[in-house]
Amino acid sequence: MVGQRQFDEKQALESVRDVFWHKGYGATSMQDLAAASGVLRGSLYNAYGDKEALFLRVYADYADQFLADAAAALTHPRVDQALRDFFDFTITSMTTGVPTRGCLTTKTAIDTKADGERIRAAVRGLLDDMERLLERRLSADDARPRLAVPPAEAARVLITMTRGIVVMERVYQDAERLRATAAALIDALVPDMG
Amino acid sequence: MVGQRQFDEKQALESVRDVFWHKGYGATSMQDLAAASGVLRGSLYNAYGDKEALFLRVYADYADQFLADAAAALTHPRVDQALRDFFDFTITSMTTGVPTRGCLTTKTAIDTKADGERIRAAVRGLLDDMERLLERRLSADDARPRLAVPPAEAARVLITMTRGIVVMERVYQDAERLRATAAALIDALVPDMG
DNA sequence: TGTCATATTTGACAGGCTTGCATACATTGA
DNA sequence: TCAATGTATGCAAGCCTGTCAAATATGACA
Repeated sequence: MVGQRQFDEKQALESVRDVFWHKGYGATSMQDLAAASGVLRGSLYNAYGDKEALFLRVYADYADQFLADAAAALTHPRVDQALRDFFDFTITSMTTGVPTRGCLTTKTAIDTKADGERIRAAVRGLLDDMERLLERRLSADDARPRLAVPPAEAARVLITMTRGIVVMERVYQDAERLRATAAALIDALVPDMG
Repeated sequence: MVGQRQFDEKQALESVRDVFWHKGYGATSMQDLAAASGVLRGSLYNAYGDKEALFLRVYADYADQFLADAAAALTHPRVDQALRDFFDFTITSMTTGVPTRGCLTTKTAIDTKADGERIRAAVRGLLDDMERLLERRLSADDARPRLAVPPAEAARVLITMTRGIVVMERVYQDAERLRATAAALIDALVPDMG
């Protein structure tokens, strides 16, 4: 290969991802990304095309990582504890950083400037995967009989709740409050059998 | 009063509100607002100050209306039906318009460019009011004994869920799906006693 | 009816940021 | 040595905000 990339691509893409994560897709300019990654604007255009393509590139990695971490969080044998671990993971993820970074997926879903069909599809894809993951966990023999509603519906309630928690984090900046709200939902979805 | 406003203020502010609602605070420019309202940019600056002040002006009206409509939706004597009506109202509100407009409060909460303290406080104020409204309804004698969790916690779960539903509307554009998810949550929060 | 003070409207301006491209330069494997 | 690629830099065209001076409209008052 003639003319090799001069910058550390892994490090650069992580910087890019973090800027998108903090500022949101629409509010991020190529200048912001160039400044944060140390790569000149022209080089970013050359290497990745445009802002949307660059976003899709880093979002794919982000989605893989998020899904893997979520799956790991759901492995506890008691389903109520697995769900608590799951919410703990999502809350910790969104409250990381100063200021807290929130959720890249939710910011992108709400962002009217992130209206490209490929971006919409990427966000939908991750949420679909998350929902399937939850439904599988809730369909396990230890879980299904304890649920107040069927696994598929419970999975949708839970995935919707994670999105709501993201919004509440933005407004109240209070991780403990988020955990308490998640715990209340779990109490209702997985009632004590007496 | 000498030198009166030439434009129809009520109509202009409604246009402004609708543009903020559809595009979101950060993605809306004063030019957008001028074009939609028919009022020249200079006149908007003269009459309201800047974009943030203009937003706060229209958001106050929006919040009053939203709260009143939500209260009206919660009046059914059966609490489970009252909650269904409540979700129906929020879902209808966010799926109005072409393309659907979503939720102004949630868009503003997530928007990193809407980071002024006064905007943050306005959003928090509406969500606080909504939570109090729900908690009061859930504390009524007909409701409290039927709840799977205490009224205050149930109110937080519900208000958080409405925020999540807003996000899911953006992603899936499917009002029926939203209603089904809300119904599943209500089933879990207000279990049948039979 | 005519004049005047005041507010609003209008159009233009400066200064900054944005995107995407184009051109010259540097580097490197073949 | 050369061809291909990445890097550096600059440019054009456009949008953004906030302000300002001049023109206009209006109610109050004589």
